[in-house]
Amino acid sequence: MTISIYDTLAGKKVPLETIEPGLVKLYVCGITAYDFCHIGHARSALVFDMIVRYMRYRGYKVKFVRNFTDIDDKIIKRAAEQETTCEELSERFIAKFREDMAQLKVDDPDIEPKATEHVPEIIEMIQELIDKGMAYPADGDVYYRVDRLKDYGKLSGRQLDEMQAGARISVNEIKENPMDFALWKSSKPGEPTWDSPWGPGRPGWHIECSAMSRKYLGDTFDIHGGGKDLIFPHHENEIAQSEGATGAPFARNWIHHGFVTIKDEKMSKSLHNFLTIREVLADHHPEVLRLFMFSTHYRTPLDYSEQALHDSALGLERLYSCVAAIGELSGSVGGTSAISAEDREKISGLVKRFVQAMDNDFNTAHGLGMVFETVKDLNRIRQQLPSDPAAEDVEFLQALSCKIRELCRIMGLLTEPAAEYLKNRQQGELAGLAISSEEIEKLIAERKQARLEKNWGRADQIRDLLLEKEIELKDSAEGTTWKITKKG
RNA sequence: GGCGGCGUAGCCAAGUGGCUAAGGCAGAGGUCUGCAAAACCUUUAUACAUCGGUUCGACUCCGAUCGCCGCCUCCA
Repeated sequence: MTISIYDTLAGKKVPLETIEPGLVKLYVCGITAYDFCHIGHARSALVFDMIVRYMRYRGYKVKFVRNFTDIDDKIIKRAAEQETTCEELSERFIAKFREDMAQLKVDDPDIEPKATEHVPEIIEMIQELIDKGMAYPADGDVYYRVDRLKDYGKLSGRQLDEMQAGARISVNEIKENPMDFALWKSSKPGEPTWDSPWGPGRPGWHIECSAMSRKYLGDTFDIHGGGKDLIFPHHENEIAQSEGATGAPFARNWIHHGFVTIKDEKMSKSLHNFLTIREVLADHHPEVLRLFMFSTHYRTPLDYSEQALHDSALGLERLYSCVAAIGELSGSVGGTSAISAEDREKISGLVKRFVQAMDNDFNTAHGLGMVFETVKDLNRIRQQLPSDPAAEDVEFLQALSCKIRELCRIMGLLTEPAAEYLKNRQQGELAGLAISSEEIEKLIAERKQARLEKNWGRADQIRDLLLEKEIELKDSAEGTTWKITKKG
């Protein structure tokens, strides 16, 4: 069995075949740093975090590069608006991005190069393209000669003439062909600028990724990733630049993830329908957001709603509760063994089924289904355990519980001690309520006394009183516990 | 206009050319409980947008239709 991935270039699922056995070279387009990141950016980070973790879980070494674009039209514009420098602005938002990633517990890539730190490599590549006749200087700019690459458009499935028939192409008198795109832009006064053979200027939008991926991963590497909206023109142009300059194939496989939508529309600044990562994290545990993201396949659009996050929070609690309950079990040698061979076999198949699901283009939704199915079985078995469970049974359940944690960790789930998570969740929610845990405990003690006296009226009264304050009581043999009620 | 994707139960969401169409949330009944809650058990799609075609057999392949969305301009 091997991992199969949906490759945008091939237009179908292909087996992962790395250039060097056992090593995956991965380049992902990171953010343009000029504003806070929204949850669409979070999806990108989370998806590739999961993909890298899964490939490592499956035994691959992964060299993961994700860049920062820190020079660009939007950055220049925003810096001017805020009366600051491009450098200050981009550094500020790179720092914010790092904070967001830390909150989400996203692992750092191996290399995080910045465009402004690779201007010599960029200039060198542009010069190669000019030397090969693939690009031409014009008035201090340099443009890529799009019709010189025979298969331009192969990634996005477009033909040059079809695109030219479209209405929305920027008119620019100095270009030979309206589809030609800028590799180098001459700088206006006050803009960041670097010296170049074509005069002072700055890199165009796409060239930095070509130059940086080449530097860190070589002319040809395994996988290039990003959001679906980057397919055209960004990734198409990267291919044109890199293959035009090196003559070698660029990335072998392309992974593109879907968007986060709100009310089924793509989040975007112009529609004002985006939520920043920090806004969402203010109200939701990072693992809740992760479970939400991974309950849908990465290529499918994901519609954000508070209801969906709420459902995910319950799902996560279900996972943690199962792990916590199993952690509390203890068995004894010579105790009663009660787990059937059938159950043992079924549950033991979890890892195999999970891997099958994930090998199929990182189908986390399916993989999570396998985990939840096992949780259901584990809960049932635990409930049916005799009062003197055998040590071997308890060990079996605990071993499975460990497996669940191990698999969930690929998605960044169940990373906290279960009891702690459940307790923190409770206290976090309590902060928003009009009652303290001391008061609750006091009422529980009073109710316990009432129940001993079989004063059911008073006992129920206390329970209802707490319920009004959104506290739900649970009686069990070990005593009474409480939790916040699940409200909408 | 060009290119691409999607349409599965109340909601979210996997999946397969034929074997019981995963899982989560919500709902119903039950076990447990003084009564509850939690947990567990059972249950909830004669059916996978519509219409045709291929096939012994399609939700799964092909074509058309309708609806939704994305890219073609900055975008994760």
